[in-house]
Amino acid sequence: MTWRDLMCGEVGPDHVGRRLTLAGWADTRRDHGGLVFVDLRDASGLCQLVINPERAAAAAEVAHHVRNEFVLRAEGEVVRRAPENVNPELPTGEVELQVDALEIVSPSTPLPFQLDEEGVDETLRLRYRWLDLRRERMQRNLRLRATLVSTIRREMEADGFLDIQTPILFKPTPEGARDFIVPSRLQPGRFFALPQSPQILKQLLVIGGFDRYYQIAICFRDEDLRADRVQEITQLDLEMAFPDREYLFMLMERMCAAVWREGIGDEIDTPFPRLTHEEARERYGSDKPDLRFGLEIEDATEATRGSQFGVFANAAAVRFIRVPQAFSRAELERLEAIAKEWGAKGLAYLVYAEDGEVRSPIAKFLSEEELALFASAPGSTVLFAADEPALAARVLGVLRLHLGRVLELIDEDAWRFVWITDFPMFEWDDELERWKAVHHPFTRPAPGSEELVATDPGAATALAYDLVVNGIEIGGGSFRIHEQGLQAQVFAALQLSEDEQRRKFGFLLDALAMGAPPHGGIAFGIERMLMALGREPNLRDMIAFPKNQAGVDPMSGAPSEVEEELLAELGIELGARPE
RNA sequence: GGGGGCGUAGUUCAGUUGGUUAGAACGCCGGCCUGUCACGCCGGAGGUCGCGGGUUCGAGUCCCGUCGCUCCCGCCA
Repeated sequence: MTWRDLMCGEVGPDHVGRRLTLAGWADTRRDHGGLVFVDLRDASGLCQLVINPERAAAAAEVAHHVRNEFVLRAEGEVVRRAPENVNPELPTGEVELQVDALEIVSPSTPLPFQLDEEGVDETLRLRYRWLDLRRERMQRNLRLRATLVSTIRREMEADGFLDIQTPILFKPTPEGARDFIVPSRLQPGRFFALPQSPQILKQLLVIGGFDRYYQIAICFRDEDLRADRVQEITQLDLEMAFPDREYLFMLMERMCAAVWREGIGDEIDTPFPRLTHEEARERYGSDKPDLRFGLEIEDATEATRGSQFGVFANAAAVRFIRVPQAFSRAELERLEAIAKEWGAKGLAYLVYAEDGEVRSPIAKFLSEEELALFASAPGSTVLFAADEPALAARVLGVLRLHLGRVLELIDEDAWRFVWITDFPMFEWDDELERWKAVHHPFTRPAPGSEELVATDPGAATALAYDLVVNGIEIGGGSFRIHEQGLQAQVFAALQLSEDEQRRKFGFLLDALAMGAPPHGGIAFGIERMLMALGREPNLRDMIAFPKNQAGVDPMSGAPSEVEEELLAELGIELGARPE
């Protein structure tokens, strides 16, 4: 700093008696007619200015005209406040600046919204983002983001990972999300795509001799948006040669521990527990389980095989959760509505009332043995899902999450990390009537699953893993295929003809045939990590200039139309808009 | 593509069973005020109740349509 001696938030008792110049925004003004107080705010915090007309008449005259968010420069002397005037709420509350000269550096029109108001319409906030960014919450979020990125870089570089940038203009990749397309002027009629991830490029970097790569990479996906999904995301992307899963997990756990410590000062427990994909589905009905509360799903398929209750006897799976609350009729109906939304045909239940009575339309069909299995404490309810295993798990998983929130079973201070491992290689796509890669087509089958790729794709397990914290998926990765033949088999299982394989992925297949070492890696969603870390429900609040749910930037108006001459140059003609 | 919620002053919201002049707080404008810190007090301006249509003697309120935002499902290898 040249002309400015200290930041507002740094002024303290040590500076009493010093003459200072401070600059910042008028956070609030309290005009007593004679005395005027102004809370001056800069990036570091607040400092109270006192303008006394007896000491500085000209400054007082200026002060009367100050309004919210004017930029001010104030010169004066740091004085200790009288004991009764100390503000314990303010870090600088023991002192204040006795102003001699005050200048309005830059005035402001009346604001479209108050900076200290919560719940302001998001469109308005985004339209005037420069104001929104001055709010304490956005300042905190973006500073947290910077801390996270620098911590990640430090951790990765400490282990010898090399930061290499990959192109933003690359080749459209089928098989994944919808691509953002960029027309090529020099090659009319041909298009680049913005990368959905540097996946293939990072594999090629390892094959190219950079045995430990990382990048803070921006990835683009042209899909519909959500509170936790935007089109333009930032990832920690990394890849290594001769990967070892234990080493990779340890490294990522260490990275997370550093990020949580540097970011918010929390110590997290490592190593993280692990669940296989199958366990996660069975016990929590989700592949990103929130482990901050119990309410685990239990299985009664065997025990009810010969049940007198036909629904149980005939179902492929009978699963249940024990909820620590005796629900009323109306509450059960609401829960049933949720279950039906997710495909259940109904919701069977056993209510164990406080008085010890069991209220249930199905109890009379159940045997002593069955009732003994489900028996729960007074003041609880057992909820059942009897259906195909996947559907039963999904329904109870949704109910579990819902009830965890509604009954406030979630420990809001907890950080529950968990690795999810052993994902399946493929899942059947009903619409396309073919197998789809659960992770991506370059994922390595687990030892013993290689044969299944061709013979029984649905049974093949992948060397893939996700990292989940508090029910938020923050990272995912896999070991990759480094053999040309195996890669071609996986492509074939995804019904890519040899011709398509060559056209779309020929360069990768060629690379795999020229001394490709085993390799693997992982990618972390930076904004997802920040959501978890900052306990923010909306990913857009972790981004400086996000687009809204319609994919529009209310500030600049992007995306916008372009000049026809430009389109002509690109050989593009606008036809009828698609419905 | 589908479903839910919301849309009233610059902002955040209230607005009864359909009823005569649509309110509050903050902000803004004017005035008073020398120890406040969300300063206080007095006064004032500010509204196409998203838009269009309908029902009605009468619509912010009811109905239909439409637009916008938001949350969710689909989708997101």
